[in-house]
Amino acid sequence: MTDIFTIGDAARESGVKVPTIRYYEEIGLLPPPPRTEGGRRAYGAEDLRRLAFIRHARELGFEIEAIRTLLQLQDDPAQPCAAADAIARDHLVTVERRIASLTALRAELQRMVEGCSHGHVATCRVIEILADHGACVHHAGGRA
Amino acid sequence: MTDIFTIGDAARESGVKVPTIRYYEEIGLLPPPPRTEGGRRAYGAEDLRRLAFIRHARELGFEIEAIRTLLQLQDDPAQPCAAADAIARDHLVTVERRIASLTALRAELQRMVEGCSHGHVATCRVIEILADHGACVHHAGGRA
DNA sequence: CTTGCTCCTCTAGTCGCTAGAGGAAGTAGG
DNA sequence: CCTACTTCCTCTAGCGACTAGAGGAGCAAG
Repeated sequence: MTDIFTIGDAARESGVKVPTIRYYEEIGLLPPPPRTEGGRRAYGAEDLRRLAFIRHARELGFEIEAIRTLLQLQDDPAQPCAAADAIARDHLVTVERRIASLTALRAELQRMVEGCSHGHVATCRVIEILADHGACVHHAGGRA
Repeated sequence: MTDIFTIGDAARESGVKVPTIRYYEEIGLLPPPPRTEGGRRAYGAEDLRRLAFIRHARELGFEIEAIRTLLQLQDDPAQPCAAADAIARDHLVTVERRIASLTALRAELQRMVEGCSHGHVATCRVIEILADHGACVHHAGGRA
């Protein structure tokens, strides 16, 4: 129950790399754990849970600052969850926009590679479309 | 025909910001233009075309190194366009992976916000799913 | 006791910009 | 011609979220 874990164990368990764990500690996302006599970090089960939470949230594309807020919410379960809900909703909107933008982009790239004459650059559709924004369907921009 | 443009003109024409143009020069994506007596950059029409090419390619999500290669290809229209085709194809694959990953993520986020009880954090679906990767449908990872 | 792994701290680099300081040059109006 | 304003110049530092490497210490197995 009160097992302790080295930073390497924690990395293996959580899937977060060792330097990244230290980085999370540095920016205050993960509390500094106690140290062994030799000065090594000694994590407990709670730290592993927190790391897993962070990792999962990062996988889902949440920014560090959003995760910081979510972790604070998690630490106080009596709070109303409106804030967490808002963060998730916000992120959902971002993700939807990103999908729309990438889908338009995919169409453009498909047009490019399908139109490629496999000849010389002078007649290459890829280069041509890149050179001439007018020939492009994309237009509906947004970060990819 | 042989109009000259200040860096500000170039920025307005191309939609690339002034410091970004200087940055592109610094990293060798845009050739250093001649200068006026007063030491200001004096661009020509060809530079504007190059900038538009870069901007469009960036909008489409190509990395700087890919654009560097594409520009070299464009500079020599006699070359076979296989390389340009390969870059576009590669990028298409990346984009498709990203779309797939984001689509899975969207489903996950929708599940989160729909399941939110709008009560307290203790019963919040958002927090719960983030804390427990097992409760997650996502799994098929990849960078968002 | 030595080999080899993991751990420690620290600094610097990645990518593609963006922001700001501090100063010179160009332009429009009086 | 003088002033005010804008644009330009160079330079350095910062962003987010890590990643890489140097140089050294601890620790477990053979």
